[in-house]
Amino acid sequence: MGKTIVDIAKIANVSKSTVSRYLNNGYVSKEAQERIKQAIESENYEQNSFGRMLKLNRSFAIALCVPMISHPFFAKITEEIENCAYEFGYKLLVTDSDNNRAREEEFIRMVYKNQVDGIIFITHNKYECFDSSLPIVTIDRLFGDNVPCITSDNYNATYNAIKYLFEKGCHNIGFIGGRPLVNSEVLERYHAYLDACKDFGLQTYVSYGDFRHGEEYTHSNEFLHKYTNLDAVFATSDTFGFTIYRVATEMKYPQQLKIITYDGCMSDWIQNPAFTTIRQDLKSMAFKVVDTLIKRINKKQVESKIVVPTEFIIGETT
Amino acid sequence: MGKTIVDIAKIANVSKSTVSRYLNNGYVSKEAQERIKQAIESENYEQNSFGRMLKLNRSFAIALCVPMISHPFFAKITEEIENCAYEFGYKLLVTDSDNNRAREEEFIRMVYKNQVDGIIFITHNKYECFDSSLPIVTIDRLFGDNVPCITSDNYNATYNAIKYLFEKGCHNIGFIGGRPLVNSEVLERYHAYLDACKDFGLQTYVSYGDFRHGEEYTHSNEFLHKYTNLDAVFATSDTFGFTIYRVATEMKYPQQLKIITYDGCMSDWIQNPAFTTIRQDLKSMAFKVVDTLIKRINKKQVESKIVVPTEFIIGETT
DNA sequence: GTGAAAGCGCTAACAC
DNA sequence: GTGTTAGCGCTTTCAC
Repeated sequence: MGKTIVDIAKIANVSKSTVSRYLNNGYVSKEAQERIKQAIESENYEQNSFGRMLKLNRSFAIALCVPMISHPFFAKITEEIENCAYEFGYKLLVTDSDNNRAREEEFIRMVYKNQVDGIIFITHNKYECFDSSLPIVTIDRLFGDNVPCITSDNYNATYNAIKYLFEKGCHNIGFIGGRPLVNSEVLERYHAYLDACKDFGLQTYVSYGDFRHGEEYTHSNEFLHKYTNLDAVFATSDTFGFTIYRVATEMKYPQQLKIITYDGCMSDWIQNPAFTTIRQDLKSMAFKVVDTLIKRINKKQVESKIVVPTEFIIGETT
Repeated sequence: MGKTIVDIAKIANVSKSTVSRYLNNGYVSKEAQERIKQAIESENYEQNSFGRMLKLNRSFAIALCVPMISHPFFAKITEEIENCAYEFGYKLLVTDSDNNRAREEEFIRMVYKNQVDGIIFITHNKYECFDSSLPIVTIDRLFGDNVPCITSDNYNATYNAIKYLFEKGCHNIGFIGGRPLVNSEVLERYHAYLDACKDFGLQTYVSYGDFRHGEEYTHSNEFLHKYTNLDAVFATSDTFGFTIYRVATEMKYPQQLKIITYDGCMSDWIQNPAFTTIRQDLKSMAFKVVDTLIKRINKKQVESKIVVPTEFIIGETT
């Protein structure tokens, strides 16, 4: 067993409260400080966090739940969130729910069980509103005013992308993606597409359903075979954009097909081709998420929705 | 504040020890069991883990440190490890070290500080041998006998891949990848390449240095411009394989270039083209890692090295 | 089978 | 500025 605060107190010739004060930036005399510091070093003392957690009733850990860590978008957001949490002095626990409701529910219970101080919950499943006192934050998902949501500028970014295609001369612009079955900011991408097409007098071509990760190829294939007159496709994710590109190549699609994707995080790994993409600023989003959550944990006021700007990156696919 | 074991005890008309026994599968009479069960349900009681952790001096959490979560390989292995840890009843804490030594050192201190019961450490940095009593396990990396290492069949898989290319008629086979600066099982890929070339009487073409993630394109570009007579390239990772493919396409490489990659985890997302790849069985590797770590935590004997077989998948690039 | 009691390591009144 | 003390919620001897 490791040394405790009492061992240090004995060696430094002070009481354990003084050591505790020293550790917690309380007022301690210069001399005591010095003796405690030496004792800690000589004994190689490490504060035992279990005692601290019990006393303070906090773990200084937050938990993140995503449907699939290995998905490029979630992998990247996990990375950014971990970096932020670390900066704030919090550890990060991760859960891969695999879209599984039971795992998500157990995840939520963690905060009740006090294993973590708060949670970041990203899910495709439907849930009733949460207990508003629960420190919980989400991305893209609208649970209601008591669950702060961090999202990107879905509507405007998509509208402008369609406008860009239109101005480039496209008149048959398709839309493909997985449709959230729940109230999600991501739906704005679809609304923006419809509005833009209406505004520019374009016909709409849509494949938007309850698709699962991994089914992108099948749906892309069906889509391009169903509509063979497209000159552009807007894909709601990199993964859909990539499969659209592949299918178009394979089937020697009649026209040169322009492609725009949303997300832009796969570009870190694949630049072949370099996609034109609406890149989400995941670093800023992660910061907002963690910052909001910690404010929530500390019972501070927070905004119920924060929109982070996106960046339009022109690649080789338009 | 939530209910405690004492509240339940009062309602169920037993002592708190009996409730504790009930919770920990101790012997409790049928009648007491029933009353306790009801009390727990009616009060919506959740066991407070901080008290438990303090008493047992365990957190039932393990931590994983990777150089970069968003890298497809690490994202996938993180996912598999999280799934396994969950099955074993452990939570998973993740740390993205960004290859940063200071963060890695702080990570290791976590287990000393008792915040986690054990750690899985994946690093490119050099470290002295660890305290052998520390519950630590690694992937691919050889720290010495006291740090169990889970790895794939690097040597044989690579040797057979080169053999496959040779039998397909390739005589100028290149090798590109990031060279570990430390004692790593991954070096076996290089040794196998050299041995195979020697055995088959082939000249070697190598680009193998201390490359960073993100520099793949630059090195691939240099490599293919330096050697323009290759008919095949073996890449030590998917990411290198992809950039080699891109460069070859861009520069209209003189010959049809066959490509084989190691890892195979990017194929989940990109099948354009479908790469011929040596696919690591990350599910099995993750299981071995977690299983070994938990055995270690429970002071059981473990093997110091476990080799998991790979699968050779023939795609469109050979 | 059950209860009383000690104690895990820590923090924070409170009194001095 | 410092020490004494109580207690966070839990598990686990030890008696009975």
